[in-house]
Amino acid sequence: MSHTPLPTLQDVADLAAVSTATVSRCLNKSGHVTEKTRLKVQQAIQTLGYSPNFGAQALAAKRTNTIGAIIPTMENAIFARGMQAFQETLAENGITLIIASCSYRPELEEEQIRSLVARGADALLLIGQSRPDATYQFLARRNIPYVLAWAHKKDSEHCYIGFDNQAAAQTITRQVLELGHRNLGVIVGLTQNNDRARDRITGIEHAIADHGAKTAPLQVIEAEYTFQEGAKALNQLLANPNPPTAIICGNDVLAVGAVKRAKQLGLAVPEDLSITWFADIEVSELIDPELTTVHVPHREMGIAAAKSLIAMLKTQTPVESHLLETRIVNRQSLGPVKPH
Amino acid sequence: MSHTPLPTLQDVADLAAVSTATVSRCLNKSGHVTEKTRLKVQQAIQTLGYSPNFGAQALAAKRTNTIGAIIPTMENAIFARGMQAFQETLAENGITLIIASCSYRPELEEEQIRSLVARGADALLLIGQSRPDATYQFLARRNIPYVLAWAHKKDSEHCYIGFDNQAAAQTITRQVLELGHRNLGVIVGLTQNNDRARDRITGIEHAIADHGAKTAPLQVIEAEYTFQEGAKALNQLLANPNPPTAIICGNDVLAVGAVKRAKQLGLAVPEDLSITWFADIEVSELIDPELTTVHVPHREMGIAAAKSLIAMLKTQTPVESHLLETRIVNRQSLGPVKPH
DNA sequence: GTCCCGTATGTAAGCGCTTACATTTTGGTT
DNA sequence: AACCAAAATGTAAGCGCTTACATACGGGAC
Repeated sequence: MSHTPLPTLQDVADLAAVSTATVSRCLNKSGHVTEKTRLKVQQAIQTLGYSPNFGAQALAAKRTNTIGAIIPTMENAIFARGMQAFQETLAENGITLIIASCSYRPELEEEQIRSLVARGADALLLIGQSRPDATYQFLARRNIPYVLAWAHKKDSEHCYIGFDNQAAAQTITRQVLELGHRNLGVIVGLTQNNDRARDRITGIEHAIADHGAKTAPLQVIEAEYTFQEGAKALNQLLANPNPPTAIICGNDVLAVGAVKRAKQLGLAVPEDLSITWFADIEVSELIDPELTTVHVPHREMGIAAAKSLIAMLKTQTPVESHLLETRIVNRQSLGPVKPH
Repeated sequence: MSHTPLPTLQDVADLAAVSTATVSRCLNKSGHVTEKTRLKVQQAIQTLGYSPNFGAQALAAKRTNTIGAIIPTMENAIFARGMQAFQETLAENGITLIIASCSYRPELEEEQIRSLVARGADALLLIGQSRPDATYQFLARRNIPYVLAWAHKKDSEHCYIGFDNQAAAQTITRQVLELGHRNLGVIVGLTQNNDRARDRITGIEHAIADHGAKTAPLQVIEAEYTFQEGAKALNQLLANPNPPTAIICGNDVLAVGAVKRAKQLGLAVPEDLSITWFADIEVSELIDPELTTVHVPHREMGIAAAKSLIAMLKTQTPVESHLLETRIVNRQSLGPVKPH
């Protein structure tokens, strides 16, 4: 626990017999330095074990090389995977990630946004779009670039990095309909503060409308993010006198809860009941039967988000939205409707 | 994109007709301020929409209220879960998390440690213990408190927050032996840079030695963290003329890979082959059969790590290690040895 | 050898906050 | 009313860096 003060820029300058400005220029690769002096400075930095003081640098340069992310929770593999790629990409570009979570609670998100900005985040990654105007104004006032990830909207003033939840839902629903299903059930997360969940429902409805076939009324159940709730929701759907033959789930946990309950009830998947869901993470392959899903390129999304933010920071101008492709991964859980 | 400069402490002081020192004291709750002036200042902060400049604060106060964590990857649920709890606990205490990942690569970890310290981390959470002395010296020189999480060692100079991998392995192995198994196989992650994995093997060996029964030589296979490798490892173990009757896996992915392969091979689990693993995360319940595991309290670990670091920062003194209890969760994948 | 200009380097003024220390205010005592 | 300690507030000196601007240098062109 040595108490020798850490070396400063001045110390380096003294040792290298140059001015602090020159050292700073070496550090920041801003050019205008002879190779010879650059080496001298390099040398001095080495022998002193110098490393710049973060606060001083931030204060003088008005940037921190830090980007913040506020996500609902890291425990959800959907976000963990994207964040991992996001962080790797930032690190490659010399940027540090500061991270906060909001547990799907808007007021907490608001608080965390302010907190990360106060902590010097140069830019922000946010999930989805639903939040008060005041929040966007706050970011504009502070001139903080941001992207909205895990969602997409055409012709928006915001920069989205994500996929079209509605289109993805529409695609998988079309496939379900083509397999002959005419009675669909939906188990989805709480839509209250989740625009992505709402978009998926819309997509399902559109697919049904477009297809034109006569179908039973769509049954939608909202459930919290737990196995139990997914299972309970399945119970509810099946309790109906005219139960659905195919279930579309909004997330992994609900899907797993539903599949396990179906098996408990002695229903064969997909022979007796088809089940699919969004966002293809490992879980889909673990469970028996393996789940047919809509695959979402989470890592690509994280990488794209990082690149966009870095570009915004560099050019100080907005960047185009980035629409990622989803695709259906056919496995075992979705099959043709059972003939009576 | 307004270009009005943001309000500073001075602006607040002027508006409230007090000195900057007083405003600062209000902000930092350091006491010695009348309720009346506190309100005046509060008011001024509100109307100006003031928020402190991070760099200036860090520079003057020599702390950032920021704690860094370097983990192998967020994609592993084991870490994601602990990190989530870690971050929540930090946030409750007004501390921001900065996070970096090292993909199990020591040289990258070293780099990230320096990077987070340079970014102003007041303290650090690291995973496990194996890293060069130089790294610990660097932290000591900079006077940065740290904890080593997800591991434990008695009577160490370091502060550990975790469980005893060796003891946990010993416990589950004892249970395996008591069920009559005398021929065990182990599929474990690469031990090269992973002290936790090594400790588990040691625990298994000790349990066998302690039990005293005559057993076949322990067969250990190291495999990368993928389903495929887990499956391949199982193949290898079963290719042996005298194959094991119980498999202990080092992590979730390897366990799942092994179980799926066993099922493909037409082996009933646990009737034909028992399989267990460490760290009880949801995966264990998803797969069929549900896995008997050693449960590790990841969230508690994250919370304890956060509390310890906060205490270290507050008291400027080391804190005791914290040993967390693990327990076996009996599910379906571990059963008695099959009689010939 | 001069002159000039482009490039390398130095000078020094902040950046916005915290905090040690100095000064003023407050309110209880005598 | 005068006194005094304790509490509140003010003053101002940095914290360690970046960068606009000033200066020094070096080498062609004449």
